[in-house]
Amino acid sequence: MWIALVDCNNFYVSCERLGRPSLEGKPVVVLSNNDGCAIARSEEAKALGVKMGTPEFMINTAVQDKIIKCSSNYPLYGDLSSRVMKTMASFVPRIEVYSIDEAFLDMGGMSTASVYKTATNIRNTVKKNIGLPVSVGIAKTKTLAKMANKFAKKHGDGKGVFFAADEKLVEELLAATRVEDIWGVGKQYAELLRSNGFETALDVSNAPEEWIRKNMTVVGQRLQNELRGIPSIDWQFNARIKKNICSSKSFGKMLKDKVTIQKAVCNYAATCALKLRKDKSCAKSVAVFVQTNPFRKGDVQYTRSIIVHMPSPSNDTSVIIKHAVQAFNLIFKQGYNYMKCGVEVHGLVPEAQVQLNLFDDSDSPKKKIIKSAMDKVNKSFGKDLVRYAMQESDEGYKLRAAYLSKRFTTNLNEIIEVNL
DNA sequence: TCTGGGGTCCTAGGACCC
DNA sequence: TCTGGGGTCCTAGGACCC
Repeated sequence: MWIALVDCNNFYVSCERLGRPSLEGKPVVVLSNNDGCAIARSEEAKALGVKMGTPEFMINTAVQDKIIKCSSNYPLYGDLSSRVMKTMASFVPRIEVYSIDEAFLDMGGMSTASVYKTATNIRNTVKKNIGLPVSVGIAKTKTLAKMANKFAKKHGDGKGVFFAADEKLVEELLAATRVEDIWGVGKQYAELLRSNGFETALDVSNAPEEWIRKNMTVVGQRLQNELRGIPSIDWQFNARIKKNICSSKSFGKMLKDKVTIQKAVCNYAATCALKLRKDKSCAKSVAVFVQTNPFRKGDVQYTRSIIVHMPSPSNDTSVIIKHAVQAFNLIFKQGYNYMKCGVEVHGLVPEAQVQLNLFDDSDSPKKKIIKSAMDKVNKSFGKDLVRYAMQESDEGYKLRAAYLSKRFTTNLNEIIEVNL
């Protein structure tokens, strides 16, 4: 059974180019929230030495003004992503959407010849119908398919497809992949592997099993199996059932003031509650964290988080806010330069199966009506027009987005104009 | 001046139970 | 010098992913 991993090339940059064809062939980077770091780069920007995750202000001054910067525009990327996924799904029996820009495709029992043909077909169709370039890697396991995908981009056949169709090709693939480029090997494991003499994926595949188990836990064991062609990572065809939901952001600037930070906590709590309702689930507990800026070496650092349990699972904005504020008050300390805070909700259970506490009225019919009315109004205005008293506006810690493109596929007011 | 946000999975160790 | 054993659940923290 073959697995294909299809991945959009420099996805966010490609999306920006779709709306602004003049960016084609130019060095482009897309910045994270707050215009903080480069999170997507065009090939030209990579060639200029812009690394993934580089803060905007640290991009080499020699190339600063050559580079075109875009703030991230998630409504646009989300919409294009779902179009790509839909297109790919029409070619295969089953698809697992792995992230906004990539998916694993179950190629089922296709013959070797038709696997290759289908892959090429998918690539051409996505390009033609949506306008985005994709690459395809095909192999027997997810880890090898990921690897094949990277290989396709680097040493591709010019068609952006690599098919590890036999043992010889798999070995070639493994030997060409450095340990740090294996899916599932991060900085720590890469260092560990290198310092023990393992340089390539082929070395890891051939490593003694006991050593892998002892030093890399069951995670390593699975990884080694995957490299050996034994599928060890399960498919997740249905949308994953979430276990946690989180809302957090860096402030646009350092904050000291408790009231301002508390407002942010309330807003993130409200966002979590909204996400819970969208997900049709309720949370058992609410966690809040605050942190200073570890990059400011001169500052005294403080990070803390705390979890409070709720009497019964809830997705009610007022209830989540109440507990978040409670938690916040337990950990907030005056006198630090805060950079970030966030709210997480844990222990998610389906809304339908929530056992109500006898004395809890958070889901009374009245409150339900209020909740859904608030969601409707806020959705139709595209922002939080209706809020609980404690939330207030986000003045004081607003995000920066200086280079924002238009939401030309999802908002009629921002549709592309063509001058004839 | 300015360093993302949202997730998952795993392990170790403590609390608690019978 | 000796201090039950086995199980579950929870939390904190680490590592990794896009």
